[in-house]
Amino acid sequence: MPLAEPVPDVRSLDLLRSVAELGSIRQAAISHNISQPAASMRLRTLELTLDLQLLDRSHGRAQLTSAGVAVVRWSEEVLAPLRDLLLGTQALRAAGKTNLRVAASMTVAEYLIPGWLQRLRTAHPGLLVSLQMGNSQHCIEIMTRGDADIGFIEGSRAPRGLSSRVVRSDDLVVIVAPSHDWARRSTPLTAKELAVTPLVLREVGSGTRQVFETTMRLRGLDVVPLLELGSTTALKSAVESDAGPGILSRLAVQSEVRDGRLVVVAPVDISFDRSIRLVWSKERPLGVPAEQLVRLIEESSTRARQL
Amino acid sequence: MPLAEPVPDVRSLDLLRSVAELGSIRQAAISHNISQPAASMRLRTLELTLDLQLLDRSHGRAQLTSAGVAVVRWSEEVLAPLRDLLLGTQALRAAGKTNLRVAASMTVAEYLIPGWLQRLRTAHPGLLVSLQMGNSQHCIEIMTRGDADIGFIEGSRAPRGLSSRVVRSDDLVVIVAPSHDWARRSTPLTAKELAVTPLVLREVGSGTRQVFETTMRLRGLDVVPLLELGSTTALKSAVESDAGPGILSRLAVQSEVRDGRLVVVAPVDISFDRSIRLVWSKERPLGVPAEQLVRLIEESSTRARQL
DNA sequence: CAATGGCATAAGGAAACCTTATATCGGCAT
DNA sequence: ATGCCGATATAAGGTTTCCTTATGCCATTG
Repeated sequence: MPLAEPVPDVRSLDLLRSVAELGSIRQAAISHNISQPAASMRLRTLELTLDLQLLDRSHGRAQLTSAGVAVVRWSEEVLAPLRDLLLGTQALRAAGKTNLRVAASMTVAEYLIPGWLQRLRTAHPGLLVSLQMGNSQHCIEIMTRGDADIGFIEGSRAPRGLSSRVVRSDDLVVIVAPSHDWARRSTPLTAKELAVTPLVLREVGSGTRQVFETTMRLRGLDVVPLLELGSTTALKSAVESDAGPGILSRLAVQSEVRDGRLVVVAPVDISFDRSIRLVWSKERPLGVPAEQLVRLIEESSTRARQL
Repeated sequence: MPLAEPVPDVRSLDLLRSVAELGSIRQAAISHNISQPAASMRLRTLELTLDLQLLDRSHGRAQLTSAGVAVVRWSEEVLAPLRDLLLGTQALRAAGKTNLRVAASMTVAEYLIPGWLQRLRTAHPGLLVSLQMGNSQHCIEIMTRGDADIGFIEGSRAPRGLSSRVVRSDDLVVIVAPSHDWARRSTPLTAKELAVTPLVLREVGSGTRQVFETTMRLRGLDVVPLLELGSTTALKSAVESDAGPGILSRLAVQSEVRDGRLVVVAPVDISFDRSIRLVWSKERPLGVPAEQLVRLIEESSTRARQL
């Protein structure tokens, strides 16, 4: 469903954030390279759009109201992923003249690359990264051709002809709405039960569906679809509104699980591994930029395991 | 720091998302209540802005390229918090004629209210919520006056004259950059060590600073500021660039911790409680809408404890 | 080969936005 | 109290952006 109108301009939200940071409209205008009246007008438009008083101008300098503070905090949750998007698209654009060429599978590119890029940027500002995406097979071909310095793919098995190492664990999980029976069940979920319950699944042909079906079939178990959806988001929405239990990558649901919109139900006797594997050439050693990225990834995954 | 220009329009990102969902520009245009050429032009502008080919128009219907898919996924991370912001501001605006009046402290309003509102909307679409914000003391006054049906404040002690119950745990945590020594320390952190280390702190007068100092002083320990910052974000940035260890609410750092930008170091012999407490009138029982919100909160917090 | 659904282009007009110049207002020091 | 200074609002003018309707082209489909 499209956003509810009217939608505030993100640059105005960013400007408001700068006002909060710098303490005056004037300074905020300067930092955004626009004139002071332009900034003043943008903020006024923002207040009109949201129908809220965000700034108190009655004491010389502009002062944020409590509504203003709240909007700034909420805006930061919007602006951070927007920065990630900008970094990601920049990497997609940068075909040549980069110090580090990365090939990544879709899932990795979606959920992990933006965070890595952002931290890489703060840790090593000079580094220019280019990104190529595709499915895991495609990434392996890119690596074999030598068209990328480093790659990230999903899969429990190492590809032949390339060095590889698991850098991050991931797996498919069963998710339900908090109101679903399974969210409060006392007996553990079994693979057999999963086989006889109609499930909300990704479409046939997707990597997620394939891993799930293959693993189940290996155990001689069937899969009964309740709904087949073409996108991760659509699937999450369906499960949130309690259509039934769904299957998705743990990476894809981590934020919803964190704030309680979705609940993970762990089956006791089956698991669906989709670990993330770092891939590099057997002939050439990793370059310095690649090493820096790897170190960064390992720092965070080490901690993630301990939490 | 302001966003890197050029910034794509969020409504265009939302439109692209609809194209992915509905399979054609035309349908997406209809769902956004604009003409098909307007949609076509917006998407073209988006492609120009990002300098990426997002759609393949060479086969009749528009088909997303791999870059297009990636942009859609990244956009969803932007659009979800933007929806939260819209819901939040809507609640701030809705002064009268609502079924549920909520009073919340700043921290609760920032980090918890948007998620609750979104889930409330899907679970009970008819419910109109209004929100009043302030510090915990202010919220208690609002509740005492009967100007709100239900309130959320921070603090380990129950306010007098009102019924209350802890619905969510929160506490202050010590955070460091992943590259900081403490992220890999083998010996546990002690309160005494915390007292002699210069720390990145919120400014004097903030709730965070107050809880931290009071708890430390009760143990006869001092606090040495290395940097004093006026916003949560500024503090996080400083700690991320390894200025030193910082002190913040766990709620405020959860997303950064999750993706490894920050690391929590748990002191072994001290804790800084800031639990979230539900508050209601002793005279009037909770109404039906308030009960629905409470049930929703307890569903998610139950699960959060188990994870 | 005709029909259909989908997308792009064109033209015209409305709305949004930015810049420079100027007025107003609050705070602060003398 | 008064005058100065920094900050913000208002005004005017011009450019750019964006939308809608009308129309043409193209691919797929039966």
